[in-house]
Amino acid sequence: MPKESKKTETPTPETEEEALGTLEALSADRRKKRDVLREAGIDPYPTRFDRTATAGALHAEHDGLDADVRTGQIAKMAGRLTSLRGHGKLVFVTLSDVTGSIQLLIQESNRSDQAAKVLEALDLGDWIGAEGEVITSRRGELSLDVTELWLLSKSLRPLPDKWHGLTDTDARYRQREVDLLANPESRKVFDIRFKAIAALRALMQEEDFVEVETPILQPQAGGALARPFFTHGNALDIELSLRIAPELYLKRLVVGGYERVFEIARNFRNEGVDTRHSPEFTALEAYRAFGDYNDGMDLVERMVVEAAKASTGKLTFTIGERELDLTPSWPRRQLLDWVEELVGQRLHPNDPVEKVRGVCKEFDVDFLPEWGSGKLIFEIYDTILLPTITNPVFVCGFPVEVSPLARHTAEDPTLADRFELCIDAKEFANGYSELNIPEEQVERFSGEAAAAAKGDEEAHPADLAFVRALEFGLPPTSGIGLGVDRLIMLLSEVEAIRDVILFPMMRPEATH
RNA sequence: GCGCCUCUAGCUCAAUGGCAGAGCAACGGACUCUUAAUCCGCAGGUUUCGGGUUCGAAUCCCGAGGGGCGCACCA
Repeated sequence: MPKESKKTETPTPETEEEALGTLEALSADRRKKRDVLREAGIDPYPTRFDRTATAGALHAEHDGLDADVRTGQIAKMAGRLTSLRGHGKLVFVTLSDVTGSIQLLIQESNRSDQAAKVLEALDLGDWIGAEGEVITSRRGELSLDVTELWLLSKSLRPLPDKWHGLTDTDARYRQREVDLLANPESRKVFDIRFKAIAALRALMQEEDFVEVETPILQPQAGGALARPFFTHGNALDIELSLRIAPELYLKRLVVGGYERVFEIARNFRNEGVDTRHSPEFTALEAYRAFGDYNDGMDLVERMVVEAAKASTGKLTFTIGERELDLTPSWPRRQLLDWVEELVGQRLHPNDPVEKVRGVCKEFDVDFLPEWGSGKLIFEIYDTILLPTITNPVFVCGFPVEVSPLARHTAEDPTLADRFELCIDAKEFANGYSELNIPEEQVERFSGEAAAAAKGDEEAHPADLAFVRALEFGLPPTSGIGLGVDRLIMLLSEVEAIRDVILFPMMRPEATH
């Protein structure tokens, strides 16, 4: 037989013995243990298990007991076997469930015959069920004195190192399930994530916002300035974009009479991947009739503070070397005032473009020739002002030129009633008094079309269905968008957006 | 897209041009209070892949692939 073709065959018993310790052998060994149970008439994949207690509940009830105490309470528990320490006739096992972990104490003198057989077949990582009396060990650890033991499902693959866990970032992202079961810190990040999102929902409901769902597949992606993903709809034979923001549809719902709506929206932007950007990310957008952008700031501040308290119980965070304090209330500063402090002269969207370009050159801010003064000022904000920000601050009053969907201020038609919430040198939220004057919206879209004609790939496309909706009347409305992933990064004190996304976008795997 | 770094046993890491190693996990054994248990024994490798230089390559060179970081774009 040619040597090359041997690889693809399933391993024969001989090769298993030869290669004891390889992945195939480790897996074969676990399979064999499972099959031994089957032969003994024990089902290694029972269809259900009725547990009577969780680790968390038992700890809550019994922590603080003296050592060597028997409670008389019988509990049935289920979870993953995460540690096993044998002492001959006595075996200690750590069983981990969703609430925490508890020690199983398995004594030869107390366990059933079936429990003995199951114990013999166990490996790290197996799902198990156990029944026994709740006791404390001689060292005082709360334990189950096991009489019955069940295998609930076998892990046919070995777990990562119990002490170091899984550190390879590639493997952690691609096999998040392994990351979660092996690395408690990783699990903690996602616990924070989903608690924070639940808290945001609760707050929005308390404020009488209705949670809605708007299209992800859209004939034309709008509501933000970004490059979309495209796909094809077979039924209608049309090109579709994945949404870059839910904004336009949410405002149409306000036109329709939903005075307070929000959506926790997965958005898709066909752009770069780095520590703070993911092509697929989550934003919470909310729209409230009869409010303006000041109401938006109030709301955002409450959202972030509530999410922080609910998920972590604190308001101060350490990311790398940076200390951040979210204690309200946060300063609200005018963009133009702040820029003036930084560059030493007053800039305004009405200024001749040459003047603003001069400042850009002086401060090494890159720009494109087609940009107007408003966009240039925004760029100065983005590249030299934003990086100086640590604690939360609302930056207010952005140029209309970079805010095609926002109302201009009462005093100045070149500035928008718009804010951005900045924390730790990143934009966390954006909000404004919504532009609700149809003719003006049409004008803004024309301006964007002109930019697109000059080659701006991220110009906002004119959305005539949206304009038609505005013609039915959008009440004065306050809109906000909060970057949920970035909020979670802050709350869980991690530096990479991929650490807060369960399954971040990766190149397909070559092998499994 | 460009630059830099990285890839060794299932996992975590050594070996800097000279016999591919350790810890954990596994396997065999001892042990009724451990908790990164301990002790004895045993096994586990196409050093990501493909070329090249060399008496000799995990190591140096070229190319490919995966991943990370920085820049650019963006929130």
